[in-house]
Amino acid sequence: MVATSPAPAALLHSTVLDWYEANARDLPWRTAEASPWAVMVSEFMLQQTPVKRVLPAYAAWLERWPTPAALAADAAGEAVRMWGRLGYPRRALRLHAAAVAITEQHGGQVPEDHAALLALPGVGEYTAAAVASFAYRQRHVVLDTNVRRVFARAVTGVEFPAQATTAAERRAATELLPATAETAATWAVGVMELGALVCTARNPDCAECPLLRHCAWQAAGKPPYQGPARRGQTYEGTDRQVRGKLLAVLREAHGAVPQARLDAVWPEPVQRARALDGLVKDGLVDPVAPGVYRLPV
DNA sequence: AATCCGTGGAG
DNA sequence: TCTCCAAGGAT
Repeated sequence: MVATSPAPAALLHSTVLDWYEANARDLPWRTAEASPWAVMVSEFMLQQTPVKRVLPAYAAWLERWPTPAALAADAAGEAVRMWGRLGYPRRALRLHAAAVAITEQHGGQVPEDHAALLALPGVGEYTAAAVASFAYRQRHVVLDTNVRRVFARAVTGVEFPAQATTAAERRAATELLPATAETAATWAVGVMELGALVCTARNPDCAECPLLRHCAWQAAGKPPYQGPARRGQTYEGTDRQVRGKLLAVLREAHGAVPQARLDAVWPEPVQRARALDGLVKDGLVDPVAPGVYRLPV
């Protein structure tokens, strides 16, 4: 049997870089005017929330808080309120906490160092690499869901990557990373963009893919996903739904809210109490007095 | 390592 | 309609 030899890395690099130059979306956090803080804000918002919904929230956020110090000077609850309906509001709390840390420990400047970024609240491996790469043009492996999917297909020859990132995955991504920082940074965002626009999860547009002739999945006849079933996340009736309803009341109210207003959003008292308690434990809700709640100050 | 954590749009 | 899933992080 004839093993298809992988394309030279340099060829993959130029292919993706050329494609990116011609097809990149005009996104505000990619402009030359976007500060590292702006990039960080975009990355927090883009954690599990689609670009289309982030765009208006991103603009409003930076209009109000153009610097970490500006956000840090405001109440955490205001960050939660501004977060609106982006989802996963703990991100708003962590972004506020990150702004405080940046203000107090980094002189108000988003740190450039990957380890320092990683130490910030709400910043994990992906976000640290993304900020260092996109804002500071450093050389880092940026492994998000898009990149993992592109590599799974083009390199490994399977439709979807494993549930959790593997060491082998990270190793392969490291080996493919261009040598120079500036090229690596553009490669990172280019592969992400390819995954977002062409090599999508559901209906990949292989006919338009610049990597078509280099793709191991294509060469293998595009075999369907084999791994364990990816459990669909039910939402109706979960604590998450209840938390969402409770927090929505507090977001839309300015000031404290009596228990009765919260009780009205969910009929089942045990689950309702559990959800509210969870919000308090997470720091998203402040119990100012017995039976009175508000967003944190 | 497996679960939890929101919300809404596309197919 | 209903399922999938979207630039993850923390525990």
